[in-house]
Amino acid sequence: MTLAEENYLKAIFHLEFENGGEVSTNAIAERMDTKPSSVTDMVQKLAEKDVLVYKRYKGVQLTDEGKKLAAYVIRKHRLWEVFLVDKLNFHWDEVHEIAEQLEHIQSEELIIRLNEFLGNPDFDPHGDPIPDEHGVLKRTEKKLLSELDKNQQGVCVGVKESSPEFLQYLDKKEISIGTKILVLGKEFFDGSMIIRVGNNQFFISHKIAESLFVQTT
Amino acid sequence: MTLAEENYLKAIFHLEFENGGEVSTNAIAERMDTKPSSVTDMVQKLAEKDVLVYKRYKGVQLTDEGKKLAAYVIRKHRLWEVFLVDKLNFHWDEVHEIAEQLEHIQSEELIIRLNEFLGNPDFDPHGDPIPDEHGVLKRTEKKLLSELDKNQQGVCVGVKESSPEFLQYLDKKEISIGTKILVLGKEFFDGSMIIRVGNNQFFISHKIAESLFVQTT
DNA sequence: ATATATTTTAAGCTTTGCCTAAAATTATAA
DNA sequence: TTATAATTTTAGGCAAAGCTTAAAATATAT
Ligand SMILES: [Mn+2]
Ligand SMILES: [Mn+2]
Ligand SMILES: [Mn+2]
Ligand SMILES: [Mn+2]
Repeated sequence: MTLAEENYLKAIFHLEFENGGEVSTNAIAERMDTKPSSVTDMVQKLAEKDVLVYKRYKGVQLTDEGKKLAAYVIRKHRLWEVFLVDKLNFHWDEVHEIAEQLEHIQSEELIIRLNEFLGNPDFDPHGDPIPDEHGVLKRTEKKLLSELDKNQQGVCVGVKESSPEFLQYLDKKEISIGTKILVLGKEFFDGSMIIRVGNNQFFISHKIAESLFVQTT
Repeated sequence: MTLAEENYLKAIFHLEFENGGEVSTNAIAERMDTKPSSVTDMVQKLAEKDVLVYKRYKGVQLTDEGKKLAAYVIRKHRLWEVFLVDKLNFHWDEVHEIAEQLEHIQSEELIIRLNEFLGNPDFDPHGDPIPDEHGVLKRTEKKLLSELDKNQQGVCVGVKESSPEFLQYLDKKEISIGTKILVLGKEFFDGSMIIRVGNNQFFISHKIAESLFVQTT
């Protein structure tokens, strides 16, 4: 597997996970920021390698092998992110790009030992679950903050967006994984909210509210 | 810098360090396991980038920039080796291939923090010095075990060869960095020796003796 | 049924890193 | 010093990866 192939696999895995069923050429093209014709090329190459099933005009679906490979790359990515934050004291908004490189390092033993060294973590610094050694990614029961109603409370368990800009916004507002958030008010016209975080209360837009995952108890 | 370019730089740096002066096309080809014509190609590309000076038929010499880049790759390689051995409990004969990949990860901050995390190590697990942040590689005053005479003693400070086979041989003989070695006898015909290590004494060939670095006090 | 959207094919481009064979240059040795 | 040998460079080319545009094929929606 080349670096590009691994990145396609990851993208397809995520799309399949998000939407279920076959993944369309256009969806992959958008995600990978390439042209659909490039996707067709690549997808045919990946089908040759039996990591996905491709039917002309019908989209693709990962095989078990493909799912395993993709989940493994994601596992590596997230383990490295844990390493960077927990051991090297990086901040959660700085680790993605580096993990994007580290995820392609080839050594099974390395990942076994890294995982042990990190104490078998279940989640990465952004609250995303780490696939296990067999490529199983557990679905967590979490909802978007935007789905909460007035007076409901949730604990922040992850971010949907993990761009530095968004993460830095969260820092400014003192929101991180584990923070309790109470919805004081909700504007149904635009989905904006007033929330309480610790001793502060403030306004957030719908865009923010739908980028934060929370768990209600 | 691509991966291949970085590997050429490393090879040239080592050759220059070992032999001094210009490095010949053939020497590079042999080290990189390619044809001389491929080396000429690459060397011309590297000259374009001002990391070395190339004069047709006269060999090459790294510029300051080139030396700095090469030393930095070597620094990364050796720091990662320390990480693998000290933190992930790899054995010293297992780390080279993985470090060969990790050395190409691009992130200055990563290396700054990795270095701190490891406590600013000066040597890698094979006793090789780690270039500092400015690309300075200190020459250590060490000699080959084969240079010692009868009754001389040295402390093992490094290995010239670091193939798994050789390192495993050393393990079997209970020799590692820091081990005291006493030369009990030396055969001038073939350079073989009888040495004492701890409570054992045994025969070693010249090939072994010239693959071990020692420091005499 | 027709228009629109999606997807695939065909053809080709660029980069990277190699190679062989032939020519050029330098080194060596008679 | 000149012939021979060794080294190095050029010329030309190949293959793999990943892309792209333009045109053709297929699917979908009105
Ligand atoms: Mn990430
Ligand atoms: Mn990636
Ligand atoms: Mn090494
Ligand atoms: Mn390398």
